[in-house]
This record gives sequence, C-alpha cells and structure tokens, in this order.
Amino acid sequence: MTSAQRGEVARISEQEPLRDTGPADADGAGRYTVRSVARAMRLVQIVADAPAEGLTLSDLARSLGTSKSTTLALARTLTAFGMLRDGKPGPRYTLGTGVIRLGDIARGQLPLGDLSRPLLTELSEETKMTSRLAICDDGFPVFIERVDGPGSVRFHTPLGQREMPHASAAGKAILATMPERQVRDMCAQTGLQRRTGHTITDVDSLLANLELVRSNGFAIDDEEDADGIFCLGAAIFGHDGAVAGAVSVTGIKGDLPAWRINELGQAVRRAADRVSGILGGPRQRDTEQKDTGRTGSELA
Amino acid sequence: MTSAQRGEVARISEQEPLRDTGPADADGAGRYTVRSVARAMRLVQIVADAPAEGLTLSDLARSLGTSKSTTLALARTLTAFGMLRDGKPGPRYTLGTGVIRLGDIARGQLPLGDLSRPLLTELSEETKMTSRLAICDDGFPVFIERVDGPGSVRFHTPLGQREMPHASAAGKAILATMPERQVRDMCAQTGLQRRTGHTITDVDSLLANLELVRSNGFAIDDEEDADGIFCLGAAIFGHDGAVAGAVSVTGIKGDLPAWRINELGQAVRRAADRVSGILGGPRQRDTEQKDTGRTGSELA
DNA sequence: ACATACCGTTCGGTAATACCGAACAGGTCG
DNA sequence: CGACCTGTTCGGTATTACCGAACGGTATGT
Repeated sequence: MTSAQRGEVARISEQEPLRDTGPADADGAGRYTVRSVARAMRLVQIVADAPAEGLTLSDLARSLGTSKSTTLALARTLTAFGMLRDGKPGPRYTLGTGVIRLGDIARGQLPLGDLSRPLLTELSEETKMTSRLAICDDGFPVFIERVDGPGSVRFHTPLGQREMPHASAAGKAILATMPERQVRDMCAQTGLQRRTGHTITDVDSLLANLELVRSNGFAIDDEEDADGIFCLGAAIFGHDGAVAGAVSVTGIKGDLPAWRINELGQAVRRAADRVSGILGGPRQRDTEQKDTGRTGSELA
Repeated sequence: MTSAQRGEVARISEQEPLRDTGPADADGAGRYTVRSVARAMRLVQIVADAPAEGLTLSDLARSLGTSKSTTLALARTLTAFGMLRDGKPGPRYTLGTGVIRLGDIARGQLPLGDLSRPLLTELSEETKMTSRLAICDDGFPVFIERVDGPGSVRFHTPLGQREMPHASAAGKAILATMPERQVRDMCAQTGLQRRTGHTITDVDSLLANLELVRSNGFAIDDEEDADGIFCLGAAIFGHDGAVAGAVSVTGIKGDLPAWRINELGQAVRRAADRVSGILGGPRQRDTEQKDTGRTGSELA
C-alpha cells in the first residue's frame, strides 16, 4: 500500500466533536490562553491534516494567516522540539518524530494500552475484523489501540480521536452505561449530528436503542457513522465500577452475514469482560441504571 | 502488568542524543524562536517524562521555573488542543489524547509504517524476540514501529526517540552504509558517549566494527547500549538507493546462545531486504563505499 | 476544633517580546 | 533575462505574555 493509495481509502469519522473549552475566541481557545502557543498548536494540526508530502513555510503562513516571519519562528521552535521536521533540501514541513515519541509515551501511561494488545489480537483472529480499544474521555470514546484483521486495511481507523458517541458502537456501548439524564446532557453537547442515512438523530430513538444495547450486552453501529461500515462494541469497567472505555470491532457491511451478528457481539462482549477483569472491574454492569453521579472520565 | 510495575522494567536508551538546533539558549532552542512556545513544549516534555499519575499545576510551575499563573495559561492552552489533559476532579495533568492522534498520523504519513507491520510480526515469531523498525532521521535511527515477541515485555523499547548511532544495532547498520567521512562527522557530533562497559567509544574501533557489519550483512549490539540487552540490526534502502532505516530485533543476552547469532542475523537481514524490496530499493548495498554525498535523511 | 499548608484561580500593571512588513538572497519557471 | 517562487534577515511598535499578590477550597497535621 503506497502513500498515494492511502489517500483514497475510506476515512472513518473525519471530523471529531468539538472539545468543550468554553467560548472559543479567534484563535480557537478559551480564556487564559497564550496566543503564540495556540498558533503553534494550530500549526501542528495543519501539518497533521496535510498530505504526507508536507507543506512549505509559505503554505503554513497562508493556512495560519500569519506573516512568514512569524510562521518561521513558530515552525523553528516546534522543529527544535521534534514536533515538526523540515526536509532540509526539499523544504517541506512534516510531522516530526517527537510526536511519535509522545504518542507512544501517552499510550504507555494509559494502563489499558499494553495489556489489551494480546486480547485485541485474539479478537481480531476470532472475528476476522479490525478490533480496537477505546478509553472514555469525558464520555467520548477515544481509540488508543488497534489491531487490524486479516483482510484488514480497506479503511483507515485513526487513533487518539474523539468519536461521535451517538454514531459509533463504542460510543453507544458507553452511553448505555449512563443514566438517562447524563445521556441527554451529552446529546445536548454534541447535537446528534447526522453522519449517514442511518444515523440516529433524535434523543428518544437513541434512548430506545441504548435499552437494546443493555439487553444484548453489546452495541451495534449499522452504517450509522460511515456508509458501508459496520461495528460492534461493548463497554469495559474499571475497578471502581465506572465505565473505563469500550472494545469494538469494525468491518465492511457486505462481508457480514446477519446470522453472525449475535455470535460476533458475544465475542466482543467476552473480550470486553476480560479487559474489565484485568482492571479489577465488574464483568458487566447491572442492567438497572443507578445514578451514581460518576461519569468514569477518570480512566481506570 | 500494572502501571506501578511498568515503572520498574528496564528502560533502554533513557536519554537521546541532542538535536542539533544551533547554540541552545536558556530555553533550549536556537535563534528565531518563540519563548512561550518553547516553554509550552518543555511543559509537554515534563509531563511525558513524569510518572503516569500525572503532575499538579504547582509541580509543573516548579519544574518549568515559571509562576503558577503563567504555567496555568500554558497548560490551559495545551489542554484546549488535547496535548494535555487535566483530571478535573483530581487535578493532575497527564498527556492528552491529542498526542496519540498526532503520533498515529505521523506514523501513517511515513510510508514505512503500515506496510512493515506484518513483516515485523513474522520476524518476531521467527526469532521470538521484539522486532522494531527504524527510520533514518539525519543519520540517527528513530524507531517508529514495534512488535513485541512472545516472552516480550521485560524491557521497554520507546518509539519516536533517537537512538545512539554508535551503540545500537540499527545505528551501526545505518552507519555501515555511509562513507568513512560521514561516519567521522556523526561521531564528532555525538561524541561516542559511553553507555555500558561494552560501548565502543573510539572512532577507529567503530570503523573496524562497521567493516564487520558490511561483511556479515547485519550489525550486532552486544550489551553496548544497555547491560544484558542484545540486538541485531540490518539496514533498509529506499528507491533512490539511499539508506532509509533499519530493522532490528532485541532480546535478553542470557536467552541467546552464541550459535544462533548468525541464523538470527540472517533472518533480520532477510526481513530488511523484503522491506527494501517493497520500497523499490536495492536488497543490499554493494560493499564498496561510494561517496554519493546523499545521507538518506529523506525517508524513502 | 483550629491552624497550616497546599491546591487552583483571578486580576492588573509593566516590561519584555512576539508580531509584522519590508528588503534580501537563492532557486526555478517561463 | 525577468517574473515569481522559495526561505531568510532585520528593526520598530504595540501587543501580550509574564509575574506577584491576593482569594477561596480542600486536605493536612497539630
């Protein structure tokens, strides 16, 4: 798979839900914020969202809306810390190796990452699908680990990005553990954005769907986030009983006969339970929803 | 493996060689640099190097040497972009999910990452060791992919970090492809820092060792970077014939009988050749060193 | 129970500095 | 050669990042 081909594969969840950082001002951050740092971070984002060939300094200046001299100073500083990298002869900025290092450390600091790898590998082999593990970040699922299935890489599943709670299997698995009040709050926050023709866009339908998730023990995303993509997810719980994240598998809808859904769902459920077990948490939350007030945003 | 246990495992290559960003001033960056951005990046580094439990705002202010109010502004800005994360109830800063996303994107933009995964998996199974893939970053090896072996995780091999060229198998495999002049330049840059009792610390011994690497087809790191750790590495080449990186396997010295070294080295060599083949490069550089002037810092 | 120490947060004033624009040097294209 | 791109350098100005001091809460310990 060449770099050119990668650009053509289906991307899942292109845009992520906004972070709630208060009223965003011109530079995209709330009060008590330093402008140059915000600009620097936007610069990194711009490079990250750009094609792999990279961007020239002038490109960056245009995208950022600052003068070239300012942009140069920012880029130089970021380069010094390995966040960016400028191909010295062909001067185009790309992401630096420092972000790989940081990402690796971040995943290592999350207790779930390392120990879930072998479980995900087993799940991928059992289901022949791409399996991922998400942590719960303020109620949003954020995938931090991925093991591709055998026929795998026909779609690209990014890591570290917030997924839509109402339109992903992991998200609904997490929502299903929350009391109704909290679910409504989350929905008010995100707005139940439509992603495909199958996306659930009203709260009552969602709540009914979550009831189904609880009785099944796993959540289904039937082309609700991206056309042709089918996911199954189940929540995992930390030692304090709060939801810590979710396990999910992803595949092409056409590859998946309907009669296998329940079997695969149970496999995901079992994998999630094993992760919960390692964390010292309960295998599955009691169906009856008690309002504990805890959201489980503390990861494990 | 709990988070507490992880802190006790052996760390390889704790400190990385300095980046050459000109004369470093007080804030650790060269001329034409934005102070607040440099501080922000140092803040991220501090959090990354801290234990997984995270640091309080006051901790950060102390480590950074700035007032709490300044540190708060920096941390807020970084948090808004997902680089940091503050556990709202128990206020401790940790790395945010944004760095995981960036790291994933960065690895995806490197052409080597995705396609080498299955090859590394095979190599791990064949050798029963942890295998990694490094790109060549200005002559320094930087690992961007890792597949743990079966008995695996007794040591921690970080990703995205520059390794010592003279004290790692990947580094020596890369150096062995360079003309003598360039090797001497690299050595002058880094200083052949001593890491263990076995580290090669003078240039002539290193050059002799590299000659051996060329005739063997693979490089050996026999406890030269860390006590008890043994590595084998082989270089890979891009379509332009320049060295693009290296493949290496890592294991515990005691687990490795001497008579297997050549067999394992050949396995690493074969894996590296296969990667080179995918990149469209030559399988192995001709032994005779031609001074092409190209360093191969452009990745593939 | 008080008192101490720490936490994070807020707010103004001041001096530092991040920002811009213009001018420069080195390419590559037509 | 000239037009246009690139990245780079430099100095002046006003923006803004910085600090210190003071506040409210929570956990510590006497």
